[in-house]
Amino acid sequence: MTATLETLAQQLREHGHKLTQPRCAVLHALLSTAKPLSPAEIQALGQGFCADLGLVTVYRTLELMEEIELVRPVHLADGCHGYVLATPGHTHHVICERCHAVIEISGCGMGDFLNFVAERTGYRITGHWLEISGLCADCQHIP
Amino acid sequence: MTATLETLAQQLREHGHKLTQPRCAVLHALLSTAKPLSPAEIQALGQGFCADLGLVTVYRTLELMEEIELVRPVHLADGCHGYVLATPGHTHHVICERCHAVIEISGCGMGDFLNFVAERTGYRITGHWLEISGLCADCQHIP
DNA sequence: ATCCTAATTGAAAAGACTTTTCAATTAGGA
DNA sequence: TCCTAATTGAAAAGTCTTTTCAATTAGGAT
Repeated sequence: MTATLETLAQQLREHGHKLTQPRCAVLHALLSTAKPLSPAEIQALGQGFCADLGLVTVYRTLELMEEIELVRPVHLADGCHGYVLATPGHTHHVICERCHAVIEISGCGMGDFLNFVAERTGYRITGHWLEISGLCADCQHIP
Repeated sequence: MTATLETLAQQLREHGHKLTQPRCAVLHALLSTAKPLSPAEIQALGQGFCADLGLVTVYRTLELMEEIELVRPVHLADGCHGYVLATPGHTHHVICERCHAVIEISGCGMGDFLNFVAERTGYRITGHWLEISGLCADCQHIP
């Protein structure tokens, strides 16, 4: 199921939020690429759709969308963080070190490992954050 | 093998860095707790050892120590990041959501999962970042 | 279709965090 | 003990993010 502007907008509505031009612009920006985008990048891209999209609004919109799990924050190796559209359910990201292309892995084969960790540490495990970095198929061929 | 001030200092030396009071103070701070500390916290704790430890120096020292893998950055759920002493080799952290206590898991049972990811995505996997959050044994008993 | 109200907006300001610059100090080999 | 390059703290600059506030807007009520 690929997210469209319509389905995403619908989700905003369902959570009682208004569907405004600036919010559409943010969705447009995020839909335009699979790479994680910084707030500033989202603003720049979004301005193609809503000319006076403010950076402040991008921050507020991302916060909102993160709450309702429309977007997901991603920590990049260089310390920046970006946002990508979230696919529903529990997923992990594989990020290309070179071009920042992202693939989401749905389904998470980590249950056993987490059980082992719980047993070993005495912690009650409530969540985990995994990001995998590598070189995407394209970038492997570039020296 | 638990790190001591001596072994850590030794490693700084081996990498050609001088062993200064401010650097010792940072190590003292990090040795004093298993929790991830922010630069500001490290400064505050470190000033007990080196009274005029500057925040700038803490940043520089952490950068240095991260390069030679004496410390490791940790992303906390609330967005802050902290630093903890790194144990050598590949480890992951389990962080208590409530008190921020950290346990390192050495040895990483994720090889199979990463192979699966590589096969599925076509990426050449070069690294991964995993943090596990939960409640530590103590905090489970606090409502 | 128009009105109304609360939600939302952009700009400016404030705030937090981090890095750079630079003169003064310090570690540690000569 | 001396010397030199590494290191330091303070101040300034820079970046990123949040708050404030008056103006605008979406969308249900009329």
